[in-house]
Amino acid sequence: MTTEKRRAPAGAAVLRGEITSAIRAAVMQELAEVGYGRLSIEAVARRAGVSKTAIYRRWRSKLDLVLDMVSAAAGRNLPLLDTGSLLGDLEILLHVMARALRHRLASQIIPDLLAEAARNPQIAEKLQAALDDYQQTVGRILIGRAVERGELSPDTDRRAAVDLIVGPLYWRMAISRAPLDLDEVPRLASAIVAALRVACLGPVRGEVEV
Amino acid sequence: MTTEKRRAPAGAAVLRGEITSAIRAAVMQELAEVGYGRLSIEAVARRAGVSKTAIYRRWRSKLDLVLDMVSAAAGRNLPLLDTGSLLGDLEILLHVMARALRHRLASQIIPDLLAEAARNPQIAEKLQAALDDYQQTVGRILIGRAVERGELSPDTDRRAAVDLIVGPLYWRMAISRAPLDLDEVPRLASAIVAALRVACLGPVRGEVEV
DNA sequence: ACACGTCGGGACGCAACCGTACCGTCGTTG
DNA sequence: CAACGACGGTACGGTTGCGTCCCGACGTGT
Repeated sequence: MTTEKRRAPAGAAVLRGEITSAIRAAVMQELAEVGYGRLSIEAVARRAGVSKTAIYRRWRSKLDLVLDMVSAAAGRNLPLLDTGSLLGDLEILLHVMARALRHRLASQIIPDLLAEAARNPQIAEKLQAALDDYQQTVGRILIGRAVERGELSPDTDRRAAVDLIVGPLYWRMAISRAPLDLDEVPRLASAIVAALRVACLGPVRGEVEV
Repeated sequence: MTTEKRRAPAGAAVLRGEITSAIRAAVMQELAEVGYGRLSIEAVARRAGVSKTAIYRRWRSKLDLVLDMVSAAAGRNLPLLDTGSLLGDLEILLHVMARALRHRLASQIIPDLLAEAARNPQIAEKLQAALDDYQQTVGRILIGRAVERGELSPDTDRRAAVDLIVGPLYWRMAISRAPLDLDEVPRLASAIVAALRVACLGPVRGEVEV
């Protein structure tokens, strides 16, 4: 089944890793600067100091290229170590998110790709996979632990919980783009804990005892 | 100072409103379909059934065109009527937001423009103005009222409060794009109220009584 | 009734980018 | 050490979009 006649590429006939890296870096830069919509192979090649052919040899198209980058980036998952309390876990998670979103590249590329996902099924699929994975991790690990500890009700809606956890910080850093002092994270974390406690109680009016 | 010699345009020599509307609608459609980055005047003209000249007569450039649309859309502000309680006000606000983000056009265009704002100063300015206005309205009116009623501490951080209010719903509907039943809004509202109550207390560890 | 002046539309030159074909180069393999 | 074969780069035709110019059409004001 495998091709026997051809011998494996060797010597000069093997992809040079340095060039591949240069392309990857250039794609990130270009993606941040002009967005996916206006991303052009020529510009990437220019910026990387590389010929277009070098790019087309590695990826079939612009879409392939970006999808590959997304997969690579989505691969590195958060460890989400256990601190013993929901509040502690949350603080760590938010810190990691905040540090990630502080980088210009990340805070420009992520919203752009998310917006693009709304109209490009392939990107949406890859991105949703990464997102779902992330959300499930957060939901299962973080919320799951809290439920085991008795900090949250077992019938907490995981999806709603994720919204409460991720939403405010994402809005602040990626949409509103207002500066966020890392000192504010603990306060945000405790606010979210309060919200999570209430979220599982259902739409109650008036005050409820805890 | 004003030009006296020329008489005002009249008759056939006046912009036809129907065509202007057609262009506006086409821009929205196109913006949702391909995004700002790939928005082309030619495509807009094609979709509107209009010549390019008709567009250039009205707006100087693509940027002008979109900026004008943003201004127009940002003009219509939320009434934010007073229900007598923070929870009630919140429910209304979230309902309005949810209904707005349910529209395909809105949920595609808004994230796209927000992402574009990260790299286009002109769009950023216009959008930030609208956003700041919105956030200030929410902050002042909604939070301000709650403070007056004694529902929240006077030294509540308005900006952090807005993050907590807007973030979760925006994340859910515009980013995660998971379906949201309007029935879930009250629960979300009460969760946010709980978060707001805690947010002004500072980074407290351990449990606090409610 | 006529002249005015902007209307909308088609055509044009220019620039950018796509994807491919072809070129000489170079390290390994037999 | 010679030949292999993919390497990276340049050049090319085709496509798309920008912004402008010129055209006949047309409704109002004199």
